[in-house]
Amino acid sequence: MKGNPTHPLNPEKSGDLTRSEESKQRILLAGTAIFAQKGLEGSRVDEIADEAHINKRMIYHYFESKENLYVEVLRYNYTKLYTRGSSVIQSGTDPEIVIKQAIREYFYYLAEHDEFVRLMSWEALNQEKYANRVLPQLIDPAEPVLRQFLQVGQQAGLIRKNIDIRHLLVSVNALCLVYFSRREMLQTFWKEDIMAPSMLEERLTHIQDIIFNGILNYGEEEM
Amino acid sequence: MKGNPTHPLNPEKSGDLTRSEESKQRILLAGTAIFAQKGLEGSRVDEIADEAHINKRMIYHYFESKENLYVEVLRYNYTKLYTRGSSVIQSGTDPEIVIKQAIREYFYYLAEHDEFVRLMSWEALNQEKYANRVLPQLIDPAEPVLRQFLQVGQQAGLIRKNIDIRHLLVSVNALCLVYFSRREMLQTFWKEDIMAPSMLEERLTHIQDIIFNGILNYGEEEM
DNA sequence: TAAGTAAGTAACTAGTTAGTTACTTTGTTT
DNA sequence: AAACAAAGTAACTAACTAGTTACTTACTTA
Repeated sequence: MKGNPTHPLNPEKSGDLTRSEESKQRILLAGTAIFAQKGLEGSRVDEIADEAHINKRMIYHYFESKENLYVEVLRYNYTKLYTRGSSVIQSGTDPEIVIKQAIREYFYYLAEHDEFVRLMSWEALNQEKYANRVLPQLIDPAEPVLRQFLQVGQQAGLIRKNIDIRHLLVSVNALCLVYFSRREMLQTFWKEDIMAPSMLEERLTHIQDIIFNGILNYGEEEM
Repeated sequence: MKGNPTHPLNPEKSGDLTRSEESKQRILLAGTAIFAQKGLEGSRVDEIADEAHINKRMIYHYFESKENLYVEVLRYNYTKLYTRGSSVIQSGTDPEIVIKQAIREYFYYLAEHDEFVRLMSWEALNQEKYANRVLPQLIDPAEPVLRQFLQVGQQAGLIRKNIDIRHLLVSVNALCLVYFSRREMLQTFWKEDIMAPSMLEERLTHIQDIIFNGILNYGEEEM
């Protein structure tokens, strides 16, 4: 439990952040790393303090409790994804291109954010106990936009009429997520490196192949 | 920490099991329930002892350590699935029917075995640390059988030639698993009960629709 | 520059838990 | 039925950890 002994206000590194905001930020990043690795129960507050180069007392000062820090770590990370997500949907041109692009963005977001994949997995096992405190606020405004977008895609004939859009969303999520959330399992049985760029591109192609040839009306038969 | 005070050897209830085998069995079942719910770290040995109606000391007598009990709980539960799985594959008639049946069996196995879904999820977060001690023994003999079966399906023209069978397996697994492993999340946003029989059948139909219309050569266009 | 406040620190406490010890009870074999 | 082994028990301990207390240092503003 060392804490950062000097800690001068460093305008170069901290930008516009005040010292306290910079400390909070460091705690959130450390919390993300540790909680993603070990979950709420498995993580030690002392460890997070060390990782953040801050005294444990300050975690209680800024976040009140371990549990509350965990919720704020979830909020921080979900917000990052949803902010990015909305910008993709809003760039509304051709639905087909937007759908393909959205799947690609989501897939590579997961590929590059192991902590996010793991935080979601911990929350699934927590029965979404903590995520439910932050997710509705984020999803409720986004949901009608997404739903309407997909309905337009359906009415334009791109998505088959008999497909339930909710299942489609679950399936896209599943096809992307499981590749990462179970990657140690896959890696046990695959020779190639699961995370190699060429393998990622192969997986994405497979997903788009399933979704577009299985669900969407995608021009002529082409096999 | 009561333990079972009377515990007469009860041949009616225990069948062929000796008393010690029956105790081991009770510990494994209790371990399955508690570890599935709370994971390795979150579970308390005292709690497992209570659930098994046995003294904690006996857990150490039969299983040596909490960690080792966890591994044996994994072995017990994976073995149950794999035993069932092999019998489906071996009933080798029409590949199309067998594939459909295998997906249905797996899907409903997961639907009925929440503890199994959760044990797998904990292991994913453990980077398969403990599952890797038992899985290869189970999968290694089954793998060539499955692979050859799928290759026959591919050569018979049922599965498109340009589909990587490994990705196909990951995808089927993903489409089934995520519906259950994230069900609290889905339930937050869906009105209907995710686990209602009609909803399960709907999900399975959707999965088979994706797989058969997207991946397999499934007769004529039918939409 | 003095006073007040925000940020940071070290040492402690109260509660918890995996694993052990020293023991008793139950069942089996000769 | 006596001797022995298997199964079961209660109470303990050593290690750990979330959260607190009483304090010092750094920064800001009048």
